[in-house]
Amino acid sequence: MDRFLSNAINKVDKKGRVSIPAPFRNLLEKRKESQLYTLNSIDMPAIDAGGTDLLITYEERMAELDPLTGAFDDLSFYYHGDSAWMKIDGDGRIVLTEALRDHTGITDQVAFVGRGTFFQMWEPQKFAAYRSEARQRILQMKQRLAQ
Amino acid sequence: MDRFLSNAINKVDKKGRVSIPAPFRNLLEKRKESQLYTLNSIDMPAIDAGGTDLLITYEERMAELDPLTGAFDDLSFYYHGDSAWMKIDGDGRIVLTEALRDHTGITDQVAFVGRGTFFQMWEPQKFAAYRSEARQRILQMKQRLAQ
DNA sequence: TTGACCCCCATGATATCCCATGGTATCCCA
DNA sequence: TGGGATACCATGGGATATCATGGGGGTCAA
Repeated sequence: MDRFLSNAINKVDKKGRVSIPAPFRNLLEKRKESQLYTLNSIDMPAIDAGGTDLLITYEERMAELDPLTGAFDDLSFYYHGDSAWMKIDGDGRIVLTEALRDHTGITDQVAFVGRGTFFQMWEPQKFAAYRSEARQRILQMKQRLAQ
Repeated sequence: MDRFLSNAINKVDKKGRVSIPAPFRNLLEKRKESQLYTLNSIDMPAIDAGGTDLLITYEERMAELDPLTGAFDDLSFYYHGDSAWMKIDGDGRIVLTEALRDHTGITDQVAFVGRGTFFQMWEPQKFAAYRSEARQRILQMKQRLAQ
């Protein structure tokens, strides 16, 4: 199944490297990606990451907008200007940047979270907190529907 | 009958493996599944499990929502991020993960419980307790309807 | 010359593959 | 219908592959 699925917590070593979980890495390799397209998530303290296809998806979404509008400009600014390529080394690791740490609060551990078409990198405690909030909201949603 | 039905308790061995009950396994094999899609059940200390079709069902449910809403995000976070693929070995076993043990309280035994389109994995005592509560509720429901 | 970055290799833990065993259910035939 | 043969199944364990992690050392640029 070609989706980013499941979550895992990996360590950051002294050199600032983390292993991308093997399932995610295999998916990227299958798509012949040797680089990661990363983006500061808009409404979460997390980094969105994926292959080139992810950027292309965003560009297609932009293409539906009128290039003369402010919305187009803002999206282009975001997708192209607030993002980065991260190189994946021979062992499937990436080196964390300062910008990435700032946005996420990541220090010595990274929680990798599958999101289907992309995956996210979180500071583990923030991830745990967000996850329990999300579960809570889903539970409420479910209870509303049951009435 | 292609439903997950009945329940069984199997042992966890020293390596952390459990056999999936043969009836469940046969059903999965018939659908050509060699992996299990597993999800932390939202309102029970149990793991929901099924084939790829289960994930697809969830994704279809998501697809009906507006991708820009929080509900969509929450569901994607849950279905893709709070779930995992579990590989089924040649003997029809899976290896329990730490996350699975945490959510369920499973240690050395697993109760497999058929739920129709999917099945669940429970810590046997919690399963027994929940089952008797459920029976109680059904009894009350029946009595109300009989009035 | 000193980091930042990159390529390569080492290691322990865990997952995966493969085969063995004993118990139980199923089948078959007299 | 009884009872032996057979198939299926849960469980165990050795061997091997994969994975996350650690670290050496080289290169290039400031």
